[in-house]
Amino acid sequence: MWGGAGAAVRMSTLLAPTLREVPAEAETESHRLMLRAGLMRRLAAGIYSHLPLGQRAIAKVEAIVRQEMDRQGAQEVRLPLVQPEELWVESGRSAKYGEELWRLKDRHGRPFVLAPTHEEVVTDLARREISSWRQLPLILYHVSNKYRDEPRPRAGVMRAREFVMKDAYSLDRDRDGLLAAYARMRAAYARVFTRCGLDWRVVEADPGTIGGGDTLEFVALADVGEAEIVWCEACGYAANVERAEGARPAEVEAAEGADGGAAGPVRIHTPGVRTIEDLVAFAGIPASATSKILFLWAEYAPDGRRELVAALVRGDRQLNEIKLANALGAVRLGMADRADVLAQTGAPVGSAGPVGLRGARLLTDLEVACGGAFAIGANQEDWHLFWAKAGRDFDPGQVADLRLVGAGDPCPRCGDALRGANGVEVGHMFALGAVYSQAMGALYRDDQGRSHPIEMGCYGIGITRTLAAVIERHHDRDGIVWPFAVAPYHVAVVPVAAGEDGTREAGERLYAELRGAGVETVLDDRDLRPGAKFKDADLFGWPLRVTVGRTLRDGAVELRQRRGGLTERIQLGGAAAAIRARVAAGLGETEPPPGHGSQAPDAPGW
RNA sequence: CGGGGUGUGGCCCAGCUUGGUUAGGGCGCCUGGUUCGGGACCAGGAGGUCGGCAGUUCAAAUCUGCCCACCCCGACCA
Repeated sequence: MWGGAGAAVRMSTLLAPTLREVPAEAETESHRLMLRAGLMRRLAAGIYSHLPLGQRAIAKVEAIVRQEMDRQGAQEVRLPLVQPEELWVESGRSAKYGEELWRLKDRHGRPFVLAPTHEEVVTDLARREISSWRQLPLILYHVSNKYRDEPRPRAGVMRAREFVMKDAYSLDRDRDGLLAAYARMRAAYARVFTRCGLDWRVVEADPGTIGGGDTLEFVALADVGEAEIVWCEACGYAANVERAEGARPAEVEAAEGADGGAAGPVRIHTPGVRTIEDLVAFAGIPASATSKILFLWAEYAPDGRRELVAALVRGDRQLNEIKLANALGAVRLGMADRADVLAQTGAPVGSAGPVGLRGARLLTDLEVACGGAFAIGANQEDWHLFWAKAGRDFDPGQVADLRLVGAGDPCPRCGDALRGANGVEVGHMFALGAVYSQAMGALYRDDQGRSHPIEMGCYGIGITRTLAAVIERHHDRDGIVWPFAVAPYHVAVVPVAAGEDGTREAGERLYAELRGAGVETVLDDRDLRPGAKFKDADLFGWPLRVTVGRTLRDGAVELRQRRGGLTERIQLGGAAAAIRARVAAGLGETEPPPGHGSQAPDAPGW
């Protein structure tokens, strides 16, 4: 696909405007570099034009994705980006998606949406076209723009409102078929991200608005990433912190204290104590021996009913609102303000506690409910209860895993310390099951003539976001350092030193040879001084740079590797062949070993 | 949606507090010349409704109001 005539270009004709100064709009390195190296330009917030080099890099990622999809037997289709909102009403997601769903009307005033994803369209296609078990299984995929009216686009293409995404949909007869498809896609994803040169992890995640059962995220490690993940080196457990389970404490925390409040909680006057910090300072106990109560409004679908909720977690923990929402079945949560809490429960926020709590639905984190005794507000200004125990001193209400898990916390599977990192969510897969097919009536007949909903899975890869993640990982102070696999071009031929005879001609000849050999090459034939060409070459990040200059008098050119800066002389005679071999080797660098990613679906992902 | 910030030639910015000549600088661009191995130099030149609208004023880039766009923090987020 990338061989032949289209694989080479003269810089003098290429629209690749570099910026010497850092654009004010950009904060992350990948965003800055994509602008500075002339890969893209902003049209509106979160919407970009991709220029020739950006387009080529995107096409490289797409090509890798297509190869890996095809390898697993998936079939490419092209689906509409403009979809009747009706379909989304039918699936129930029009309401769930809220304002992020980009709505528009046609001239007749009929409501449409710009596709953020294609479950509805695929399910609709399936219900029309699939009627027999003989037509299954099937995996369809497509690559297209997606639209999400993000409240706050940021970091360029990392969180955009229009972006390129590959999405795949598996259609199966039953759960086993779905799991097999899921495993295949997982294997494909492992190969895709490895080939792109990313340092990535697969983690368990929260299904969010898409619904369904199992879900995995593929996260490219990067400090600027918005996804926080934890993983265990010992047993392989890995999860997004939104999902990561809190380890169930094996036994009662030692923090119970010497006298332990064996006879019951002790009421202590604590003037001015409002926060956990205050309480720790006042009582000289660790924060882990305290607990705190947080008040939130929970909203439920479909009637928008609201309820005040009190969540009790240990003083040193943070509440995971997603877990809380899931425990409640709520669609939305928001912190309640102190006035609301006081009005509803009569409890002052800084001194609120579970003992004698009224007017709010109480949920207690596992850790607090497991038998330990904690210091907690007494529901009276300036008073706290020490050594209060769930079950003995108050009704814990609904007990659930509610805390946010972080690095250093014990692994929920094996107890080892978890590690943590930030990353960019580049892929996501969901074993949907029958949620969409059920809602939209996508049914097939089995060999007995019985009707069943199609078992579905969906699988996304953020193409443009993956590209940003690649740059985030592969750059230095001078510019991009492309891995061969996604570099817009592999080699730059740079003739310099006008004082030397024949550098231009030699450069032209070498360029023609490389081009003829199918090597993806740019010729920097611009009338610029050497320094400017070198700086640009570094910024563009070509994996290899061939300088045709003063060494020409010895019949040699210089071959420089962008990564590491290693420079060597090679004879002009064999240069094209040598460079070609170097490109082939470079392309092999990120090629996964045989069998990579093809492990069983429940094996650790790395 | 809440909080903060910024809008001045293609890019980065100064000028605004304290209204007052032809609105500036650097980079880039065009022409000519000298240069030519890590973003050269000289000379000449083009390019701006100062985000928009309304107001205050003899006079507005500068003051006031409204609006818009963009950025950051938060909320939100397959």
